[in-house]
Amino acid sequence: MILVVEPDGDVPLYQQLRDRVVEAIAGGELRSGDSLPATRQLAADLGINMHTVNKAYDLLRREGLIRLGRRTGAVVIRDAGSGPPGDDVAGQWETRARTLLAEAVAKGLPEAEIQKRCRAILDGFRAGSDLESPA
Amino acid sequence: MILVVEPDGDVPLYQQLRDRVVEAIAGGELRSGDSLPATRQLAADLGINMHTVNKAYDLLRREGLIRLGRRTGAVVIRDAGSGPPGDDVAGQWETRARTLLAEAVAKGLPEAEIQKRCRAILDGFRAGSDLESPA
DNA sequence: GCTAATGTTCTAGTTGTTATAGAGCAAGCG
DNA sequence: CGCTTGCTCTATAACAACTAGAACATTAGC
Repeated sequence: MILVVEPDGDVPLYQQLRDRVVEAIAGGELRSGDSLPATRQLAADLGINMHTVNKAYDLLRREGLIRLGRRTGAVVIRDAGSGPPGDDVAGQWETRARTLLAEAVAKGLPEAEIQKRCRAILDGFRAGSDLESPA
Repeated sequence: MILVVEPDGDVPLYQQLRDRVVEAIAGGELRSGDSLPATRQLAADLGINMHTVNKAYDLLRREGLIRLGRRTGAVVIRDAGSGPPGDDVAGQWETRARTLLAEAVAKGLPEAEIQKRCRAILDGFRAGSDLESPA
């Protein structure tokens, strides 16, 4: 599990960190029960502040993806294999998806290519999960 | 063309404004050649500051979706019917799409439902375009 | 029970973003 | 010309982002 962030990017560090963890969960690199690095440890590895890591972990906790324990550290409690999501998770997600898809359409990406790229991304996630869980 | 923004939301006003215009272009409510309200006018209508509208318009201009003229105002220059997008537009878009799709997967939305919702959104855009351009 | 590791909370300061406000300049159409 | 409109400038207040240091609370492991 290698995390990389860009300090000079236009996306806040804590958001980048959160995004990388979410992508790792989707891709199967992180599964329910896996532990994340300790806040101080990860902050030292990335050369950033402990509080920034703390904020990213807190985001993930509020999204229901990890559990934070005093001594146990951060542990993944939800992955693609977990049950269905909570009530309005799908609805809120769709609202954001609409904006992103609208941008692609407005800028002239053909609908067929948009669908193709979405499918390719999803296939990539599933391929990762299958690789690391050859049930 | 009715624009609505939420002053107390967690998304910045200028970003909301930009998103609404992008969605309107994707949905066919705004087409290449259509004019947007003047900055002072729209600001007054929405009860927000002129500079906030200005920032949204500047974003759209830098994205290549509208043209800004001294006397002509803001005019849409790109829609779903325009040619293919610039060079790395698709690549940058896919990066953001990966993060959004990863979130849906990680939170347990079945891949089939994700695809279904994406398709429904895209169909909604196309339906709007067809309605208002019954070529 | 003690220890050490870990999340949690607190204060504090710096920098950048968001939004407001007012004033004025510059271009271009009629 | 003159009016509308985009555009720029300065300024201010509030909030977000990041860093920094310190201390507290819990708990697994010894």
